[in-house]
Amino acid sequence: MIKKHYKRILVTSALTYANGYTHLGHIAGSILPADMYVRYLRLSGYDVIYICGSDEYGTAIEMTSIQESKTPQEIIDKYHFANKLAYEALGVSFDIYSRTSSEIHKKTSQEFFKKLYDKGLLYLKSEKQLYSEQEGRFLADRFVIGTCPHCRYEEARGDECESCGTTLSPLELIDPRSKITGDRPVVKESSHFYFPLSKFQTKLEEWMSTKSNWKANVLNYCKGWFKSGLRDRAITRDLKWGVPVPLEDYRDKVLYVWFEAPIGYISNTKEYFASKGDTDKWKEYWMSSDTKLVHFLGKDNIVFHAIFFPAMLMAHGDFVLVDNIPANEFMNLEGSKQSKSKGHAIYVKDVVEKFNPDSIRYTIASNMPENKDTDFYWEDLQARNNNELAAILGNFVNRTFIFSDKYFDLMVPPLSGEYQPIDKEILSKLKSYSESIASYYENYKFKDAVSETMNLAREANKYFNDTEPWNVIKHDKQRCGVIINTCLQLCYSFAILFNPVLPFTSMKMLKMMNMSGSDLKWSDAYAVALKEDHRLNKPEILFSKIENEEIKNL
RNA sequence: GCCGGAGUAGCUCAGGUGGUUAGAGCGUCGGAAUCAUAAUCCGCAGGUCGGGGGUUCAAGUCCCUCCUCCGGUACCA
Repeated sequence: MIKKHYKRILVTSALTYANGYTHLGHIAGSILPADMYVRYLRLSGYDVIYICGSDEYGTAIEMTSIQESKTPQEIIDKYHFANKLAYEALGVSFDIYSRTSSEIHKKTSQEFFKKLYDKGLLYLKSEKQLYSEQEGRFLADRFVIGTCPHCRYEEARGDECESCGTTLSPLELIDPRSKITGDRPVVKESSHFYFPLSKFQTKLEEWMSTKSNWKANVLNYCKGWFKSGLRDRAITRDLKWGVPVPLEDYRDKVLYVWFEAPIGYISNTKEYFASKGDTDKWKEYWMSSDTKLVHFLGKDNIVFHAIFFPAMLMAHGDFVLVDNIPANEFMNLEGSKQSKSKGHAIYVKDVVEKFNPDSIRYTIASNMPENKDTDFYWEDLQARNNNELAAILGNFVNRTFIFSDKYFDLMVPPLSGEYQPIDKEILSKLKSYSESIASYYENYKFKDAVSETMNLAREANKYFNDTEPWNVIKHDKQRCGVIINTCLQLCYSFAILFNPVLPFTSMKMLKMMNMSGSDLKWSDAYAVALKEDHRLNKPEILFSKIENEEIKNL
């Protein structure tokens, strides 16, 4: 059980960077586990909100806009709305999916900065940087290329030489030039505000030492950073595209994306409650110690959520710190990593047009990269859909409904007479499975949760086989009624237990059962929820088979 | 280079603090059943756990070393 002292749960998925279409890697890493988690929590009656959005500022978007000859605003509009729609099509149940280009975010992140500034925590430091006079901008390290001073590789990046692996500074490069325009930059001084991360190391380590339930990879990763000593970090940039620094003398600078973006979780929470007409309610979620804050994300941004953002919040002082970071590894595609630039990725917007979104969700959840990188295979989608969703779950619901139609006129048959041991056994399994599945969800074990749920569907099929209603109907209709009643209760349970991973199918099943989907409760999964003589609707096929031709050439 | 993670049946993956014959699903093969989208249920076979070395009565699990892959490496996010 979730610890009692938490009154509400605040769940975030890593903001999606709005310079590309969201792909299955994002879903597997930070979106689907969070969505399943919040769907489970809602069913169990917890007070939970689920926050996400687009991350829309920073160097990379400015560069994309130059490359595509568009304005940054055009870039983020294109991807923000496309990704928002894609998530909806996949059934992701954000309470809000907003954007960091919003006014409310600008205000919130500026206030955050100002508070740290007023507390005297920030300091200015001047540094030499490369400046392109042609482009009128300072160049970010990785947007400078030049010759590596160690191995003479001519295309080395300003932050690292990909040829010899040496960590570089752009000023070390021989013959540096802008990656975008090829312009030869000049060295120029610029001052930036620094966040004193080093001062927070002890506090962070103490805080993290209480997090023994965190995943080992997250804790070890942070220990590595602590071991080498945290360094202060520049939190402003010389960019045009970003949240302006809220100080008169520094209007030409913007806040560093990784300072401002996580504040987006707060801004979006504000926006959510403001839209509901309750302007101050966000404070309950962000400023009460009885809020459980959970960040879902991929391994690539552990450091920002486990170290940098918590340090910012500590510095600010008013906010709750994260309770857990169930970071996932990556989901690759057919053996190699997904990459936008190489065109090797499955975009959500494309895949939801071709296949049942629940089949996609189920396939990803079943192979979620909880412990190590995993691979998505089209053949796996086909196999999961055909052999599990259609053959086990779909078939059980179908055979139950067809039978109810044929022999009981689509009415829930009465429970006349006593349950036999075999009935009691499946009903008690229903309870124990519901509990173990719940425990898996609460402990972020989504793969286990899903496979356990499917195992229960296998048990249901076994019950149907073992009780042989097709034989019993010939000589004992009352007994057969008890069996089919039980099977129908199981169908209702599946609508609840599968809801976190198969939300669309869950609703379809409830419609077939002529039951409301608005007040589903986890605990009803092991109650006798369907009344005798309750009228059912005509059955529909839940999952159609995916044929070989459909996954060829994908 | 440095820090962290991973390498387990044909395939995809599980395997706190070392301990009986290393697990699951899929696939394969065999059987039962025929209400059901030829859908179900039962069973057999199949790995010595990336390579090498070590500690131990006992190692997939701890230590050393090597190889391969992934993430981070503080101005990409």
